[in-house]
Amino acid sequence: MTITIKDIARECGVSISAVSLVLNNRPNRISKKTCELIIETARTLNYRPNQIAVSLVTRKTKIIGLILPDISNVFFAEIGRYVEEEASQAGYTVIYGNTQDKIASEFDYIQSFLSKGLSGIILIRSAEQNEVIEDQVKSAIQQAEIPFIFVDRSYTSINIKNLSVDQINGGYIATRHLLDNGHTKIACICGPLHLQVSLDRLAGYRMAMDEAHVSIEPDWIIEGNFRVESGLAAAEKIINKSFTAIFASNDLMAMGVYQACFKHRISIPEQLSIVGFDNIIFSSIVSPALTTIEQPMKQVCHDACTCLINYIETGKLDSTGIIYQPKLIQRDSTRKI
Amino acid sequence: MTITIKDIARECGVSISAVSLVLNNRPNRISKKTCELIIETARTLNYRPNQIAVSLVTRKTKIIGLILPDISNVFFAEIGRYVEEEASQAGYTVIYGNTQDKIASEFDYIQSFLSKGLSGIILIRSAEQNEVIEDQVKSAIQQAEIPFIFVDRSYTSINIKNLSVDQINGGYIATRHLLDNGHTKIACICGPLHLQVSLDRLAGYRMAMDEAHVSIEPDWIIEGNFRVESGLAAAEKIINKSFTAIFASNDLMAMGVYQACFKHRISIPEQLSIVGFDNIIFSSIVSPALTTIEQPMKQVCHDACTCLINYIETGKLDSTGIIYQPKLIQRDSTRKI
DNA sequence: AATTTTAGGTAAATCGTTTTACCTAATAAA
DNA sequence: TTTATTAGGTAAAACGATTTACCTAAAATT
Repeated sequence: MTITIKDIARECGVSISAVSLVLNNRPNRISKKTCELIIETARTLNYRPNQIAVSLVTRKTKIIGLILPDISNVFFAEIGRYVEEEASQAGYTVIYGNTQDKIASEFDYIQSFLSKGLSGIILIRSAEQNEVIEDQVKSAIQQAEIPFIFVDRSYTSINIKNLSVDQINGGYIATRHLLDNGHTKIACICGPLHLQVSLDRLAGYRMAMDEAHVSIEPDWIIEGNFRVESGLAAAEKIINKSFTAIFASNDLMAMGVYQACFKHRISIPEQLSIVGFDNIIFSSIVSPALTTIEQPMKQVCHDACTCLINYIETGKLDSTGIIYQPKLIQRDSTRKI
Repeated sequence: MTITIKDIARECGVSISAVSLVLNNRPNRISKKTCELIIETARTLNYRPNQIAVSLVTRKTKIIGLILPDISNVFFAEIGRYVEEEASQAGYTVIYGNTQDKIASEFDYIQSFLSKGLSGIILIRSAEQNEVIEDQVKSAIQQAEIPFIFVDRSYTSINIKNLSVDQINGGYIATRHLLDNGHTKIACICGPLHLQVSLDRLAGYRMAMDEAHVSIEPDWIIEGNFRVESGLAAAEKIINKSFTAIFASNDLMAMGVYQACFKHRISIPEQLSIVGFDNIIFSSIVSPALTTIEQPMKQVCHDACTCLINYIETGKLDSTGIIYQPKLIQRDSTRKI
């Protein structure tokens, strides 16, 4: 028997309006005595407003949707935690959807979240490519009456706030670090090449190589899928091609490279230098600790949340995008040649 | 301008009851023509029912709450994914709360989820101890009108369905594996000792040691907190006490032990054998790959979800608890002595 | 012809709140 | 005394659905 505003009204012998007014402490016209009576009985009856009813009339749910590819991937899990931390401080709850990188699932989640009346959505788009559904997603987003914010990956051509890290520069810094250490024969294991992130990191790699006047052979670049196995598979392909260094587009794939090295008894960094990307917690735990590029995800998530919530509450979007700079975390997987 | 059932009714020249009836395909009395008309206009107008309104009247939200200590911890992140996968297949959404192991936060989430009208809650209790709040949590759970299910850790004394893994046996298997390999000087790095899980794993350790007639000195047992740093700190304390093996109560702490070993140039498994617990993805990635105990979490989560959803939909709870058996995953961090 | 059945449908209550426009009695001002 | 103000409060509409009890005209039955 959940108790409602009516029960309190009856108990106190006042109208439900009075109860509502008091409990929402409006600058109201209710006498102090009545106020106290209402508040007191609400407490003793352990009254909790039914948020569904509240939402129906106020048209606000204070729930934020977080749509991402896979919560069990540490990189996204960290994002999840940061978002939730920030959101709950502002009194918001987070509801989330794992798309498993399926764009159809992304679309479903958007629809479902929309009909659940969420206050706003943070979206990390899925990696899958499909023009048709992508258009549906885009138009759903544009017709939606709630704010969206893109994090990490975005839809080009949609003019929605996008918080992203300068991936090109990340790829550049990583490669540059290897070049500075005397490496020239550097392979690059990329993420899925239809994702802007992957293209950007690759572009950074190319930029650094060009700048150093090192020409890149086509088979120096291998496409992976950001998972450990793909790093392993990619490494297997190039392991006896006399590369002295590998730039892996994320730490997970770098771990795959580690596995290949362990298997083939190649020592890191003596025989092969490796740079990763993301600085997930395990980068510092593996041995040798992985040199990697850190994205300021805590900052990104913080800004994404405050910006989204601000947008929700004031209707104003402060800017249309922020670019963050990544930085090199130098550890023990790279060395001078 | 979101469109409502009214818009469709007006458009079709019928009553809203007719629209509702048709759209929920009740065994109804509406003519085929009208049916088609309604369905067609609903489609072209791109109608999506307002779930808040639906929930208010049906008193169902089809949202499941998942309360856990920390989503950025891989072990829980995997649980999150499994739960979400299973739930979304049944048409449920998952909303989650990170307690950061604070029981007050756990209480807040329960209250908040209750007032949001969630259909059911899966709870992994926080590690923090506080009798007062714990009692509040317990009574909130018992008074709640929605089903709860405990996973992994539970509140003793509450008679609610609890799906858990036989942790004692896990500790036993792990220790037994070391004993079988000829180790006797085996340290045990535990989780927080007010958690039943930790006590159980420790009990398993003791059981195996007793059975082998190895007596345990007090300083062989060190309390950690399930995080990497605590594993490192614990290992530092015992690293030159001539132990030949360590049983770490989870993989994260085992990783901490790895770090200590790397630092002190102790080779695994030549000088020290290590067994972890959980079999998180990184256990197979580190070098040497970690021998560990696997908990059938996918199964547990699957059962937790189906059981919870079944409970929600039928009001029946099939049993009051299931105990799952863990198993040893033998890798390269242990060897015969 | 009178009655019953049925097909096809609607009106209205309800869910638990918020919020606005109004009400009344007492006091203050004229 | 009459009017205006104010303190303290309430009634009722609204939010967007679901659902039950009823309605009506046509067809079927007696």
